[in-house]
Amino acid sequence: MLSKKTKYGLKALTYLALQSKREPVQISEIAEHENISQKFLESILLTLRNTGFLGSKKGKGGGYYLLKDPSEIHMTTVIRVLEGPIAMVPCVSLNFYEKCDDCPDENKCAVHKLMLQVRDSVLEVYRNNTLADLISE
Amino acid sequence: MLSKKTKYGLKALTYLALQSKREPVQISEIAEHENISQKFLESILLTLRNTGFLGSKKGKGGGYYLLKDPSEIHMTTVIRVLEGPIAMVPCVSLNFYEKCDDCPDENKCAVHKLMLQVRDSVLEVYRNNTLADLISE
DNA sequence: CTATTATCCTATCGATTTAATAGAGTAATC
DNA sequence: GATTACTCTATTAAATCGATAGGATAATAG
Repeated sequence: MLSKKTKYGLKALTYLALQSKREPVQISEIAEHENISQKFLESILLTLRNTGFLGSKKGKGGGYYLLKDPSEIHMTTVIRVLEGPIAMVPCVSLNFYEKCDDCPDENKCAVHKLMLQVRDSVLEVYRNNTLADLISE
Repeated sequence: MLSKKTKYGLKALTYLALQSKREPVQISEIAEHENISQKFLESILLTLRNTGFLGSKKGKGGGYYLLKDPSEIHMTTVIRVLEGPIAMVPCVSLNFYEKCDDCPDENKCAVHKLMLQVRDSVLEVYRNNTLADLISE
């Protein structure tokens, strides 16, 4: 299940990407337009800022804005930041690998074999999608 | 993240599929061999029985056994029974569809667009794998 | 018929995670 | 210097997960 954090984060990113001008947009505007709890969205935008996707400006006329072009924002990185590992089990994770303590031999493990394929196919989808792809007609 | 329920269930199924004879195997034997909490495994095998994957026999010499040939057991059905919906958001689920209450138009939703692709690619993996595929060398 | 074996079923529990909220602090603009 | 709006920490309620306990039920062995 996709967390609301990721869902809301993606929606906020697309909202910012759809702005005609690259000017700061207030949290409240995004929250209202996308039907998101403002306080919850605050924390999400903060992590998107701390991970280099967004810039921010304080005070009147402040808000958040994209730091890169939507075509430069890949779903692999967005998902990893918001949702965590893409793999469904740590033993097939590229960036968060961890051995199963119960499994004596990964190469003979059916779960491993299946989840490797799932990881690869999901990864390909994320690699083929940037923020620009998601907002295009 | 894949739940332990699904992980254990898959391991139990492969253990049963690898038996030379189609005779009942005790829970304790599976639990021990696959390093699974026996009580937890009990409940998992029970749902696999109630959903038509396994048969069971009580009393001495009792246990669980596969009801179908491993090549007839598709990952789509196994995963749906153990893990639930394959889609990461209800609005792209084939079997558990549900409209997002916050999203005014699915066709304009970036999350929807992305998760549709994810669902399709994962579904293809599951469709291409039976229990027989997972235990083959 | 009775003891043993092993599945069946319900109920509960602790830990973790998730989504949301509260409130005070900081920096920029007017 | 007042207002605006982001920054940060802490807390909370609810849900889910993994595991455990204990007794009921059914089949076999003798």
